Amino acid sequence: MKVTREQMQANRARILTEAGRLFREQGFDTVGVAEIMRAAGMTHGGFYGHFRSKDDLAVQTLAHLFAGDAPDRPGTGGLAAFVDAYLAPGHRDAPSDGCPTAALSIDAARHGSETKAAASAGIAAQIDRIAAGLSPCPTDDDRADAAGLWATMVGAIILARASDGALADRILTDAKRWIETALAARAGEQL
Amino acid sequence: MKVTREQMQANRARILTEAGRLFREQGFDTVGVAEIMRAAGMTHGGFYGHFRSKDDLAVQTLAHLFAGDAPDRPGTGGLAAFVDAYLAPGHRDAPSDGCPTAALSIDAARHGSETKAAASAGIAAQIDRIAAGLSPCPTDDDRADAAGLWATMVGAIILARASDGALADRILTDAKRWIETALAARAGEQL
DNA sequence: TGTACATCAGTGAACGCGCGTTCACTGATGTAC
DNA sequence: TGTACATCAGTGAACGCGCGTTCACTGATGTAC
Repeated sequence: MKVTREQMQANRARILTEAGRLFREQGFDTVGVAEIMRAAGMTHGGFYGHFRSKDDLAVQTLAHLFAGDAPDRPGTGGLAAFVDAYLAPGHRDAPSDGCPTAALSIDAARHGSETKAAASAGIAAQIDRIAAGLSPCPTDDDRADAAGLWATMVGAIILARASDGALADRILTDAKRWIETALAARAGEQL
Repeated sequence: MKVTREQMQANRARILTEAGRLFREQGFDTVGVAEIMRAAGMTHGGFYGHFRSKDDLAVQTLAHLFAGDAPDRPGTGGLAAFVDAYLAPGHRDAPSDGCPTAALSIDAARHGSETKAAASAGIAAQIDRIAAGLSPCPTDDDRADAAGLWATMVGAIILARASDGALADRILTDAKRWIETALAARAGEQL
């Protein structure tokens, strides 16, 4: 049964949202088209009216996630608040609502040139955003520091998610301390 | 046809080696049992004489990789040489021979409690090893710094692998600089 | 040391299953008059 | 504004395919004498 044009747009958006959730939780290859469509409240047959293939969905989902506002963005609270919120147990334990880079960058790198390009663009944009948080008018040195800081944050969440028990907590606090040390050294150099 | 007991052990070792290569390259779910056995020079039927299931192989492969000597170990050259070798384009471009944590930690965290436990043990051991590289008699602070350093290294390789063109190179050099800054600050504090 | 035979590692056909994708169909939408 | 009808978004059965796993078989191994 045909649906309204705006209903169709809403359906498409819901497929992208649910794919974003499920892909971040389980990766591209473990989640099936039927499962995504079920989560979006439809049957699998309608999928190909919205996307050319599952691969196409993967690419568009990455673009959608990197354009959205998952907890991978420096907010109004400044850089320190952003680092704190990112390296939090709540974020570690909820990959499906969390940072797409921490959940999907390995998958994206392996899957094909298009998913990799989407991830690459997301990483570049994120480094620029963090650099802007480090300095109102970022230099090349600021961008370099932003890349190092982002690598630490993403690495820490990934390691914490792969760790059991107390180690999973320790990695988050240790990474925060490490970042504070590096940022303090940076501030020291600038004086 | 039956084979020598030592031939059988060699076959089992070859399955683990090839699984280690293929899993690091493509992830657990993309690689099939038949593909692994073909790479090891056998047919798929013999697989279940060596492992209870593909999941069992995943767990044992992780244990094997973390017990091995992939380029994820501080060597005799000291910590600086280790960081340099790890954050090198050669390592970035060859995941199948590279650090198992950078290639498989997201997969291991999602796959089940046993693969996650194997990854967790590998991460804990690595942090201890790096702490030993930071100080001959590591304190809790040394271990905390080691965790931060390891997060930066793993995060940088993962981001570099998901990045295109010049960004893939920049992330490696930026992460090295960031690590040098943090380590210098650490040394400064200790005086 | 040589022979007879039980063992069992590896082979390859076969299994059920779920995957991504296709397609004839349905019925509400939205347009032409 | 009301009616007639072409359009087309979504349905669900069906497709080929490759997956993990099983199993009857083979023939070299290694043991008992």
